[in-house]
Amino acid sequence: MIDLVGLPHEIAPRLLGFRLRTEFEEGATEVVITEVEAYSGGDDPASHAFSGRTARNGPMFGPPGHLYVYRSYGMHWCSNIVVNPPGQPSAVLIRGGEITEGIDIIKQRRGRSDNLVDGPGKLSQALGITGDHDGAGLDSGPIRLIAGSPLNRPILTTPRIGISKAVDYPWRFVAAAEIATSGN
DNA sequence: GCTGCGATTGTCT
DNA sequence: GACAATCGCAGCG
Repeated sequence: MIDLVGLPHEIAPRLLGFRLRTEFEEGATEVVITEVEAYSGGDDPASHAFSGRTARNGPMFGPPGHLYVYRSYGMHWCSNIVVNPPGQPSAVLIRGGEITEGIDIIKQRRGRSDNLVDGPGKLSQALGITGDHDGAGLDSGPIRLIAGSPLNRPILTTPRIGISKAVDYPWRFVAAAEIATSGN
């Protein structure tokens, strides 16, 4: 099994190259993860877990290897992988990937044929992940995290996107080739 | 290709 | 009652 115990900003870059796969009614869809962000707990003002446990962020306090799915801007689902030991809230937001399977299903879910998985809301929609899957385990079941061969690319480290606190933490990690081609 | 803005609703103060 | 870990489209060059 994948070791998801450790500091989130150390684990996050190691998830680049891993595969996130879902198997629902329509069929299997899978991406290789190429863009992530780390979110910690009490030491990270940008984290949902910063002010303690609430109804929404519960999964962040649970065991690693599970999903934390939250609704963003009232209309998008965003998917995180919970890391760290239980009780130390941390998660890694999956921001982007490259499609390796099920592209026709993804196009149908997205209702378009370009910019399919280049953002956290888009990626969740592409894989069919919604609030129904909040807290789901990634070892077995319809959603799985699979260790992949390391990407043979440089990893860029940048500040996180779309937040208003702790904007200087360099906790966004991108596999280099993706940053130039914002398409997919 | 890039920039700017409005949509839309659950969650927390 | 304010705000949010975003997205898609219009408008411009």
